[in-house]
Amino acid sequence: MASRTIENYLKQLWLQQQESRGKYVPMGKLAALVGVTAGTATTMVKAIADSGLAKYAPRAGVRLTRAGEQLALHVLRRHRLLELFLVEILGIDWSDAHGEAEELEHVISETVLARIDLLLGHPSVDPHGDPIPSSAGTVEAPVLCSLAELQAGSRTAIVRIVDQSSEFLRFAQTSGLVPKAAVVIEHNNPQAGAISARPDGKPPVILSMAAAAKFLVRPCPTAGKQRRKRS
Amino acid sequence: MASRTIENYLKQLWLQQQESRGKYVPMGKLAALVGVTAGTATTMVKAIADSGLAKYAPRAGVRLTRAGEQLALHVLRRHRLLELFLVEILGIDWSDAHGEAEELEHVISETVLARIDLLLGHPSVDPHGDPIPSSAGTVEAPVLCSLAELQAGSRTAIVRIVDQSSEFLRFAQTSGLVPKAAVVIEHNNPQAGAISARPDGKPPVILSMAAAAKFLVRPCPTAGKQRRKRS
DNA sequence: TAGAATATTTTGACTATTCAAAGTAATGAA
DNA sequence: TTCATTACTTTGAATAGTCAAAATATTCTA
Ligand SMILES: [Mn+2]
Ligand SMILES: [Mn+2]
Ligand SMILES: [Mn+2]
Ligand SMILES: [Mn+2]
Repeated sequence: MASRTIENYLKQLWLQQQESRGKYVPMGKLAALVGVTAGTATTMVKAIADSGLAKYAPRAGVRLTRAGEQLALHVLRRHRLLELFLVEILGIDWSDAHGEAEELEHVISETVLARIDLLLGHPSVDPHGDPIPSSAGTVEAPVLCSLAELQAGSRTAIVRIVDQSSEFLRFAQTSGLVPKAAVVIEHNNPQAGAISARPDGKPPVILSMAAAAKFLVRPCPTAGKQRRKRS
Repeated sequence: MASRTIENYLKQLWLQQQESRGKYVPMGKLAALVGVTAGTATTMVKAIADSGLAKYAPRAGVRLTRAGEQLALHVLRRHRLLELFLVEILGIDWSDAHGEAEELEHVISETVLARIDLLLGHPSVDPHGDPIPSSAGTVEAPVLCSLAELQAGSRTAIVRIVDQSSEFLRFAQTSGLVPKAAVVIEHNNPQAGAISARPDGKPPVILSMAAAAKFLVRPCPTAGKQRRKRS
């Protein structure tokens, strides 16, 4: 099928399209995500477009076709199931799982994947709280708010971590701000530009708004202004 | 380090050298094992030799250097640990494990491998009874005799299966002739060119001498000529 | 020992992926 | 609107692996 190189391009494209709500992804952005020069990205994207997996608009960007999306979601499913497997079954560190899965996602067979899925009990989210696409190639993307949006005194639970760099994940872990952790917001004064959040059984953690925004939570008691993405 | 292509060449070379007791491996043989044309093998072997992993003698063959052997053994360790892991932990079919491991062996990290090794309890043999090289790069190669060499009435246990094609392994499995299985030789008349072996709790199996020779056993009551390995 | 058969090596060509550098278009500040 | 900056595309070259076919060397056979 698709080479591992192309699988990586497709996956990054899909992720980026989520961020930018389906907009054409500019070459420079894609190149940076995949880790190649812009010229290389242009060349590859043209090849990918020729095989019908994406639409390429010169000087505007790329966008996945339905077929490209499907393929990307299968790669993403492998990636996220593997991450969970590495953490849950093998005891690999949370912050290392991503890098390991980045390689494994291209060589695992359907058979092995099915076994992993079974062993994990058909999980719906990975260790970072990211949803695992179904084997049919669908994902649900629940709209969540972040820790930054909660008022002092509110109580909620971490659902998902947006920044998945090793360093940030290590910080999140030692702070106790991991998916499923219950948290109480102790202070949140917009003027201060920082909040204090206390995970159950842990000391409170001080977070800048920027850092707080990286933790998505549920429920999101700031009912009123439920932000919704355009659909 | 070495590319997956080169890892495959090295591993096949090592395995073949075991067969041929350290002799130079001819190009044609290596090419067939790796699955490329002879010309390709020649080209690759010259590159491998240039990097000091093998000695290449034109028109005679190739042989691994110490460095090449070490690398090969690390690949083999990954391969065999993965096979056992796939069978024991993921419940992958015995006869499929090899093919899966063939890919995974090139992308698994030291960290993940260590975790697998631990989870399996530092095993010494893979599902086919093949010894797993140590992380230091050593293997013991016990000298075993085969089912074909036992006299009628002897009782022994299968240790290792030499033919690892999917078809043969499936046959071995359904017959009950798997590593650790206890077996009684019911008939072995050299003139007949075939034997009858009965695994514990299973019906007897008829095997040609060629097929019987693919099952290595221990103990090997044909005492007399117990060859021992140098230590 | 002279072919014939076989094994190996060489050569030329091709694919996939990449980069550096040069060329081109789009953007935006003055 | 005019240039400078920035983003993107093209071009030319490189690397790793591979094959097919031609050229050689070896080994067998008669
Ligand atoms: Mn990847
Ligand atoms: Mn993840
Ligand atoms: Mn392999
Ligand atoms: Mn094996």
